[in-house]
Amino acid sequence: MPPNYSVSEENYIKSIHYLQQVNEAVSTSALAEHLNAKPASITEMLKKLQAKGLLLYNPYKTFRLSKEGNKVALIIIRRHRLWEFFLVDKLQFSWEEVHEVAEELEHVRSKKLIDKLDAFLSYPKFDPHGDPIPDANGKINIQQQLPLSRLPLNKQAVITAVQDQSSELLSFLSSLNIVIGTRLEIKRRLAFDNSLEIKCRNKQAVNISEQVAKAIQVNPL
Amino acid sequence: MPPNYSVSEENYIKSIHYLQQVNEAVSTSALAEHLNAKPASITEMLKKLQAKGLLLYNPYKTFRLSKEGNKVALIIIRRHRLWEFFLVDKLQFSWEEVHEVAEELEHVRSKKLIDKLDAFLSYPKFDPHGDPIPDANGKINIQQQLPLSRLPLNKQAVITAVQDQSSELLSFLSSLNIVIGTRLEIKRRLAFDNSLEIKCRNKQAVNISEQVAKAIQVNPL
DNA sequence: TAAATTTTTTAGGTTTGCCTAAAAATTAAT
DNA sequence: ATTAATTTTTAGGCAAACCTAAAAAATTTA
Ligand SMILES: [Mn+2]
Ligand SMILES: [Mn+2]
Ligand SMILES: [Mn+2]
Ligand SMILES: [Mn+2]
Repeated sequence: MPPNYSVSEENYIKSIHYLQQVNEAVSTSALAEHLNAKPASITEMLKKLQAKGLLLYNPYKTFRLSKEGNKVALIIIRRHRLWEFFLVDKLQFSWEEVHEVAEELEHVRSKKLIDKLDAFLSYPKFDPHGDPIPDANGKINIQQQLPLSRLPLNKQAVITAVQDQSSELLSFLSSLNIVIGTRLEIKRRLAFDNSLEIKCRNKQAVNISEQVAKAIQVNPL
Repeated sequence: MPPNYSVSEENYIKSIHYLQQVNEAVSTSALAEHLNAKPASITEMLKKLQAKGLLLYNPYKTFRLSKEGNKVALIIIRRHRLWEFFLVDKLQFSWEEVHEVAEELEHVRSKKLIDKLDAFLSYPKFDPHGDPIPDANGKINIQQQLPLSRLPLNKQAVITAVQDQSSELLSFLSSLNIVIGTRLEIKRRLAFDNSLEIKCRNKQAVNISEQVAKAIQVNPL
């Protein structure tokens, strides 16, 4: 029987996993920022996670999840994203509302529950933000994906994910009818601010900033 | 915005509510037993709940939920029973398995989540054990109900609930094909141990003990 | 390379929720 | 009505997670 971790431990593991993706080396202060806690609290938890074999930790230097820690992270991410899918697909929550509720639901620790939920939802591959859902073994099905900011001019692509999950950005994109699955291409790139003019099939071209373009992941066709 | 209560506080409130149903006056030791905690811990929490206006408490005597405390209890019970219904009806959990998982899910505090779940499930009136589900205002639709042990001889009745939710009892009843909705009558009552001989439509009569009969709630026709 | 700055850890508190053991109040038995 | 037994509360601790302030280490700047 795999050990169970506290809600706090799970949130730390998930945040460390997230920061590792973005930027290999994780620092105490970055994690403190991300978890809205003070660095002193982080250090304490790092020692606890290391003692439990979830973390490889060099005091005063950096740290990263161990193999076991990574496995745990993927289980939590699986729970989070399956619940998000459920909330949108079955309960008619909107895109922007689900994150907060899923943040709580993800801590209900029952493998049977999650595997049955997965089956009930017909084994979805992506959550409502386009992020991939790990399978029951923690495996993620990767697909070619890059930020819209790096898509070549006039190349067709499909939106697969929106990285930043702030309500503001999601609402903005919704208002432009830009959702997961939308097909688009870049018509022009303004050199001086790297903003993009993008065009969806039959729709008018719209302008988006470099920051927004970086947060949108696409799959070139 | 209604205040939020901790998981521990919610479990105390729910247990006090439960013990009040069974036996008006609640004692520290009974609650300690029910919550698997020591009496000293109970006293501490009683003071906290009283300070928050959820409990009417006379030290060294008894206590009961205040009006507000009762309202909170019904919200938690609503969450618990809706999740149980969801687990059985949508995720194909069996009767006996749901309680433990619902015990965790009931603490996800989002009114919107529960009200949308209720709608998704088409506003069920009873949970899988036959217990009534309070509506969004905490109202319970009552129906005439009494323990099978008090049903008169040869009077037809429908099973509406099973009080005790231990896995053992539920499995036992399942094996006898006794479920919520089963119609039955009592053919004989053995005076020396109060065991009952019960008969379901077209089926062979079976014997059940007084304890089991007390745990089964029925609605006389 | 030495000093200044920033980052991280350690030391010492707080709150919540639990515990054991002792004291106080209530209830039951002579 | 005392005394005995039981129940409840109080007192004093402990672990988990958080905090602030001070010390230590690492990094940057001069
Ligand atoms: Mn969370
Ligand atoms: Mn998501
Ligand atoms: Mn519970
Ligand atoms: Mn139930």
